[in-house]
Amino acid sequence: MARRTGSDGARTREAIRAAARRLIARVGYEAVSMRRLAEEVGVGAAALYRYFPTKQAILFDLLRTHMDDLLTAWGAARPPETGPPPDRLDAFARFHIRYHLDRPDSLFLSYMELRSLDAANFTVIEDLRRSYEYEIAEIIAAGIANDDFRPQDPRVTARALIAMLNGLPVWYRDGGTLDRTDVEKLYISMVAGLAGTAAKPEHQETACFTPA
Amino acid sequence: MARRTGSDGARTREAIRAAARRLIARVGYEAVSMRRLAEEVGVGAAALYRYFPTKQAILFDLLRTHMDDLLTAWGAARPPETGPPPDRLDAFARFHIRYHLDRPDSLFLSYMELRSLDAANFTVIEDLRRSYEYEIAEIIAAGIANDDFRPQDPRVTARALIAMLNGLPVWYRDGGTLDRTDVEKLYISMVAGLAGTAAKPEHQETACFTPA
DNA sequence: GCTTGAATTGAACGCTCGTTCACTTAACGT
DNA sequence: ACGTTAAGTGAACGAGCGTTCAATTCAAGC
Repeated sequence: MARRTGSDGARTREAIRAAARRLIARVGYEAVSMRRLAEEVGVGAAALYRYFPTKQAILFDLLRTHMDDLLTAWGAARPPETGPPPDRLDAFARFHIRYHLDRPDSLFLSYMELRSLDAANFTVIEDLRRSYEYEIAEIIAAGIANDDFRPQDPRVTARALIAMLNGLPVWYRDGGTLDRTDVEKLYISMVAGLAGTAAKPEHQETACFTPA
Repeated sequence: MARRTGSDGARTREAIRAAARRLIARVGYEAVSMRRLAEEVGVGAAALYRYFPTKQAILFDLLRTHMDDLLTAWGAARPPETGPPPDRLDAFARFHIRYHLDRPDSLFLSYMELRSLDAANFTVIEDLRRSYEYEIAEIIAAGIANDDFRPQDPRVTARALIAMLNGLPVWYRDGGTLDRTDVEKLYISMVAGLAGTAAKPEHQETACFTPA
């Protein structure tokens, strides 16, 4: 059977993506066979090759698409660079948390399956990742220059911050004792503390007498 | 050839462990074949089965040994529970950083290959991991009760803290611009900020005039 | 109603996988 | 000197792998 109503190529392609994302996130790229993936889609294994030339191409498509979408979404949500760095950092953290709580499998793949990419594909994804990391490092640097944040290495802080935030979707599940609003609040305050925002405006300059 | 001087069973067993740790950390459990592993050890594939009954048993041995050693080492390095929570947290962070900078492959395995364990083995490792996490959560809880840390969920904070610290050995390499002392300092101050220690003793009570 | 061509299939290819087993080697205790 | 036994080998097993391909099905265009 072919081209039956409501099941065109584009739809099948997206079904493959979704099944691959789910399966690979659960058991890993190497542990998912093309036959198993095809079964999940409801199709013969050979059919997959109409949409992706190799198994590797499926993984690369997932990672590449995820990083592209992430960067595009941040480009749209990003506050102006002229704003106060603490606010910019806050906006970033909220964006990152919300975006990835909606896409835990993609986040998982992006970090666990990098090593399953061949050299050329790896370079592409790593560059995209670096450009995302740079966005945060720039905010941190601006905050340090502005005396909003504790002096520190912006790139190291950016990495630490991302690592911390990425840990959230690993354990968070909807329907637990904490909902998304709760965990967002908790992580936002940890982000601020990690960067060193806390001490300045209220506690140090307005709650204390400044002797000069 | 067998039992030639300087190559007894225990030594081979340790060589298998070391090779497996290195290979699996680099390319993943599923991607390492018994033949490839044996080649790395300098032995035929069949010889591996004198030391481990299955491939899965090798992975489990690595993860189990790592967690056992980690918990034992922390048990020996842990400061008394009667000390000030910020100092206890500091001691924990330094311990965690140093321990894992010496064992990046084991840390990597512990987080990336959990999903390659079968159900029974997974439970064992997860329990060990939880008991480690509990150690930090307890320090955080003590610090909150003592007004040393910002009020927060100790278990969530413990997870965020571990996630942040575990990100370090992923990128750190000896011989870069920052040495171990540098990164330890950076991460220690981020840990303190993350927990909410910063504001209290020096900056708020001694560097400011206290109006009463 | 016939042709076209996208969508899909089942069988097959060569290869590698984890694991087993009968067999060999050589250092040790006696 | 000899039997014991730990240590290791090479060939083999059945299964599954990623991938290819000739054949088939069926909606759409003329």
